[in-house]
Amino acid sequence: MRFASIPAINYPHRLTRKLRFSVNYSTSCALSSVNIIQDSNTHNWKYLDLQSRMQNYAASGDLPEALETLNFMKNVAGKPSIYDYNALFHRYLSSGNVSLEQLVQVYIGMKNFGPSPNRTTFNILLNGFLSLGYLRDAYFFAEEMTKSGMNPSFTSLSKLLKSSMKSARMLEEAYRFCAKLISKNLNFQAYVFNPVLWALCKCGKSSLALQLFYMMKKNGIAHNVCSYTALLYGFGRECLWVDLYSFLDQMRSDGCKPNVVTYTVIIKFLCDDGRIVEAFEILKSMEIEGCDPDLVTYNIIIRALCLYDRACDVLELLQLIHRRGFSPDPYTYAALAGGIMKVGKTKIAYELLRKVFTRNCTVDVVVYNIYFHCLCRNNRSREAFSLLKSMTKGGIVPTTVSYNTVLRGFCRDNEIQHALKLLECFEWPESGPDVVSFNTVLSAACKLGDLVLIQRVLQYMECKGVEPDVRSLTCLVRYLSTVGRYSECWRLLEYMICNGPVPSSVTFNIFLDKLCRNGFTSKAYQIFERIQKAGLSLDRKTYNILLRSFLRKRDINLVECLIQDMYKQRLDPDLFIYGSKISGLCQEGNISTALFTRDRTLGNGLTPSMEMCNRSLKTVMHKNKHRDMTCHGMVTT
DNA sequence: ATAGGGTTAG
Repeated sequence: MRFASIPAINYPHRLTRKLRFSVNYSTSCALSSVNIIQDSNTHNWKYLDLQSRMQNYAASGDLPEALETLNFMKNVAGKPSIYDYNALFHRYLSSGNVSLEQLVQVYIGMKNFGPSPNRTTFNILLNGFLSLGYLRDAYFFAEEMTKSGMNPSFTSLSKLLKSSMKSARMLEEAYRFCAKLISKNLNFQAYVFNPVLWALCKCGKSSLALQLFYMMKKNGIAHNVCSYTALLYGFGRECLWVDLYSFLDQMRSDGCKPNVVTYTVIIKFLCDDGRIVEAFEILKSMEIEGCDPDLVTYNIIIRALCLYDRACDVLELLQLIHRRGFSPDPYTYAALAGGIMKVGKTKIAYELLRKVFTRNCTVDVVVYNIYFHCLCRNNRSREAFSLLKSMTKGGIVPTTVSYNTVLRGFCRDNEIQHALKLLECFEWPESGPDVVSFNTVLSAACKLGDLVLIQRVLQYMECKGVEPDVRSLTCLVRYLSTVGRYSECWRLLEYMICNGPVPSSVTFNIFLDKLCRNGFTSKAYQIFERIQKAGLSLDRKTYNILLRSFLRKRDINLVECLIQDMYKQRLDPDLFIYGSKISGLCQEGNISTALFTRDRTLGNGLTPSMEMCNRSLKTVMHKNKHRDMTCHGMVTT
């Protein structure tokens, strides 16, 4: 139950009035002010008895009985004390049967009539709600605690913040709470808030992290390498290279020396963004500074080299790693095999992994997963499946990813019925089947256009309580547009725009592509304009889909218009578009514009598709023999 | 006393 759903919390007076009848707080308060401890044995014995009875009631989840027992204690001077209340909360919260509303009533009663909650009270409440997974309520008590001039203990705070990292909404709550604590100038050090900085940076909120970073700095919290590294991670992840480099400068001028983790983070994101040269520059500069790269650093570079198909460099790097005294670990194998798989060299990946397995190298579940992927790509899904079933004997437990990979293998082999049967009958790990499992089979069913199968997957998904996401609905968009049910498809898209999950550029592209390919070019353009107006995500591919279509229709005005628009959005047309445009211009005999376009292609850093240019030029040359010279110049320069 | 690497679906 959520706090917000309890209207009473907004009306504490109404609550307390009710409370006065059930537990006589005012009397208990008056008694506690009489500071005489009646030390008679009977009283003491009675009190101890009440105490244990009260705690038993609380532990069994019977709060009303526990409160009534607590109420009897008021016959003993100074009782019930704050310790009794704390014990009550502690027992009750772990009873497994907690009524939030009743508990809050007790809390409000304490605030109004005593005994006042102390540090322990708050920590018990905080930890109790955290264990129950009621984060919002934990924050409520954390706020209450700071309002009462107390700070959560370091452990409670860390636990609270750590639990908040799982969802975006709670992360922002954590941010707000940290900001509040920081502004109060409490004596927390950087390491308390660094996890929040990291969590913000890991989910693409580096600007928010930066605000927190400066807030900390302004309030005298000294940053350490870890704080700076978090921000560099955030900037790298979001490809904010200008910010990243200037922040690195700032870090150095603040007297904080980047370490191997800092540099590794930068190298990773440079590699991910295709900036291999810069990544190697960072590698060089760290070696100059005497900050030695470790296996993590090298593994990242190995993967990047595989992704860019630079096998020779990989070999050299592997030798270097060996010379520096490192031995490959499961991450190395995964980087190698995963990278090789991504560039489509499944045979090489297969040979490599076979060696890894036959030589008894240390592997883990991810290496297995890549091996499964590899086997499936080589039409050996059944072999993958039997290995999946036997791998546990080797002490490695398959994950949902393992199952999903094999599932995908069966779908690839067009054994959809088999895949569906496995989806329903697998002994899934705790986390499965997940949305990926369903999307795997759903995608195959949609590509086949098999409505019965689609419905069966969706039904089973609902039965398992797995919510469809953008990808699931994108599959349905593919199905609807493949079978030509465009208006229904558009209705689905409109539904998604209004209610979520918001369609991605991939979703739109599938729809627009189908429209264009079936001749509904102007309809596609209309929809494109509406998407654009709504500020939803479109990408390079969207433009290229429309451009191809308009090029076919020879609508040069719209082509020019779209290309201009792309430049404004800092998107590059793909080579096909350039080639087609040049070829179209050539065919019209407009060679000077063709040349201009060709030069701009070069200026954009795109390797011009000379093949395509040449092909169109050949055609043109036959048509316009008198322009031979100009055309020849274009082919060779 | 906080931090960095590899795998699946549109």
